Amino acid sequence: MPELPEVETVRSGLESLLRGRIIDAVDQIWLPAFPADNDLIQSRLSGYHVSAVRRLGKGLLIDLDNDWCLVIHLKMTGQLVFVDPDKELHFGAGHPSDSLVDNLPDRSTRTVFHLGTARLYFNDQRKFGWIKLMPKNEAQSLPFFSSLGPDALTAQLDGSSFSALFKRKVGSPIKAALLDQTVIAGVGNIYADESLWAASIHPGRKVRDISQAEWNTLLVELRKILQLSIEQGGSSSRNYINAEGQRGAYLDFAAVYKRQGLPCRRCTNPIIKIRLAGRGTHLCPICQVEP
DNA sequence: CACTTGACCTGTCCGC
DNA sequence: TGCGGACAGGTCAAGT
Repeated sequence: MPELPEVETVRSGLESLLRGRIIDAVDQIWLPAFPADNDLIQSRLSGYHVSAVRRLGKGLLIDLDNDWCLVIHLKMTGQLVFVDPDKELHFGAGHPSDSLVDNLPDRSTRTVFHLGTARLYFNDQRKFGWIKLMPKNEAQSLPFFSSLGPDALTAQLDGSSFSALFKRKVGSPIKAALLDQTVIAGVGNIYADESLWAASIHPGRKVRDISQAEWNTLLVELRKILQLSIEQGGSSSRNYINAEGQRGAYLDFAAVYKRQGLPCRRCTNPIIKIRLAGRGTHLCPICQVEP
């Protein structure tokens, strides 16, 4: 799925598209996506305004102007796409978003929110994603949220507090530890590979063998990469699109992800792809020296 | 407890 | 063209 930059792009898009709008009704197309009693859903949502859209790690919270909020996790292939037929008229034919949102709902649509004539579609090809309706003050106590480490973009993190987060994981490969959301929140497969390349650290290096200088570099590079990706609207490897149905451009800047066989942007040797921590892992075997 | 592996699903791509 | 297997942005439960 969506990692931090993609979820943040969806969040900011939804914030401006939804804020102040009223949810009228919900269609549950595939019930397990939103497992709750339909009458309760309608009574807690219908007629209320969206007051804010928040991100916690890779999770999203849509706040209503009552005590309730929608908690959403997109997992691998989840999408939240807002379509407003009135606004669509402003786009000419051939607008880049047309082909991606014209045919909604489609077979991956799991839930549809009605906001006047507009619709918010929750699509999820692989059915891993979910939506919950919860009181705002309980959402952060969900096990997933309460165990999250600090957000990768939080201002409070510096080199030494960053390395301290990993003390618990000394025997893990650095990549596996970066992917652990209870250590640091928001990093997924793409940005783990990209940031380790940028810091010239082999993803299989054990946490205990990373020097403080390397932690410092890794933090700086990780944040630069996450910020750049947010500016580029995230990475669209396959399914990811933003709240307006548009793809992100970060992969044009990627150094290793999906670049196996292509020249390293530093040393020109070919990027390779291996399997590590159960995930496809991309690296430069020259720049990122094996443990 | 630390760490690894497989399962959850659908769709696509690659090799035979 | 068809078919089987591997793989895909994440997390969780169960295993060692």
